[in-house]
Amino acid sequence: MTRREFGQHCGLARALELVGERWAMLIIRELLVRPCRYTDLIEGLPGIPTNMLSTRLKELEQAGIVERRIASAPQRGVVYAVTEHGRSLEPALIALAVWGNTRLNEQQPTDLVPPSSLVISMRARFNREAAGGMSAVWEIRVPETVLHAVVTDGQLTAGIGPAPSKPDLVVTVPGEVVPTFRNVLEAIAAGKVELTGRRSLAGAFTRVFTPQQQALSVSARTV
Amino acid sequence: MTRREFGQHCGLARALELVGERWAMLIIRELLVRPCRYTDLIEGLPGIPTNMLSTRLKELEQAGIVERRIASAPQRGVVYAVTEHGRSLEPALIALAVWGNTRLNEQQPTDLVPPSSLVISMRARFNREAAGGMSAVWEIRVPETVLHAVVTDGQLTAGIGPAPSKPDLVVTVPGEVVPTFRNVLEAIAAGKVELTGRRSLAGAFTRVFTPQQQALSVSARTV
DNA sequence: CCGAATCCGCAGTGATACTG
DNA sequence: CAGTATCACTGCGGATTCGG
Repeated sequence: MTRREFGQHCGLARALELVGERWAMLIIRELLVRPCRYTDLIEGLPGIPTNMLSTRLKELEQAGIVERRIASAPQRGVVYAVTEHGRSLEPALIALAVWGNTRLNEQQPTDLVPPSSLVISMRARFNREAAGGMSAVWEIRVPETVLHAVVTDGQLTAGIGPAPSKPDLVVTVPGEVVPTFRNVLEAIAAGKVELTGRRSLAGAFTRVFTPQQQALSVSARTV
Repeated sequence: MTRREFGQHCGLARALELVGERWAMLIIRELLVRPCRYTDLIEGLPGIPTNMLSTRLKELEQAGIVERRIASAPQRGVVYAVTEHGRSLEPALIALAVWGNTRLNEQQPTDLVPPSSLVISMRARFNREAAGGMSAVWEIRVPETVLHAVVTDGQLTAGIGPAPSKPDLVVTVPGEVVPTFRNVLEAIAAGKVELTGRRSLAGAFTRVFTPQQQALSVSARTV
């Protein structure tokens, strides 16, 4: 067993061998939100050593999780993206993020809030039932960052940047709010945001991004 | 930012800070299946250095994920168990294991199959709908290991060891089958197992532990 | 026997500088 | 922009030892 293998025929151990190294999941988080150039990744992962990023990208490419593309016409250069197999990690990554969020309030957020983290939060909290057959385009502006959420026939597309089409509602969050996604929802509820467009879609936003109470997946009582 | 922190206010990063270190998730896997003594953990995690186990247990206890109990009358000594908060990691751990399982068939299983991994597989594959209001007690015997699955009113309790009450059906898997849970299901389907008890519950077992096709949780298309 | 603590060598990591 | 190169550091693996 080479150093990084666990020597167990177990799905969890295998997953950890593939994406359990330091920074790997955070790199995948960035790429699940959007394809990135090398410098985008460095910006989204402050503090990551460049040699580490380079090493991880190679390993993840080797593992078939990440793909290295040579971008064509408009922006030439290298672009990294998740493969289909990498995208299938999203549920697990979201499950981890949801769990970690319950432990996040313990610390005061002197740390920065990465935009990709907000997008993951939106995807994590998306309530399929509440979205029903709805269609709407939101644009969320927090200081330094613009996000969008598009619901089309109950399907969510959430990402970084301005809305791809004219937004039905633009929500501008004031600078004094620490830009957690929960704080954004609170600010909306408290009327502390600026709304431009169909203001009635503010309530819908809150409903669509408030998950229903979910039962624990498995009774795991030990006898 | 101390070495092991990422300096990001992000649920995923926080989760990785708490349980992202080497061996941590595997220790939690063992404890999610049953409370363990120090030596149980060493046995379930072959290759783990004892100092590492000791260190991780302290960290996880510090983080409120694991609890150190002094066992009373029957078996005295120290017993480790997950706290309620640690138990809430199960969905994320299972999601990772499910993903890793898709990458498991690539390698031939010269590695051992930890019993706890089989229990996690059962919990991961449990089909709530198929279980309906059913009640049944199964005991699965693979070489070296005995497992049990109890379904009571559609609720699953799966663990290591013989069934806590008289099993309705005992499934004995022959030694030549590599004891993956999928292989166990295949062996049942192929009639390669020995059945003792209500043989009709063999088909029910397969149905209860075959998950329904699940849609991807979020459309994550980038625009 | 259980539940560790201690020591050492090395691989993985972090920080910075540098280059095609 | 997209990485290498270098080097110090520390977490990890492996073994041994130690106290209840």
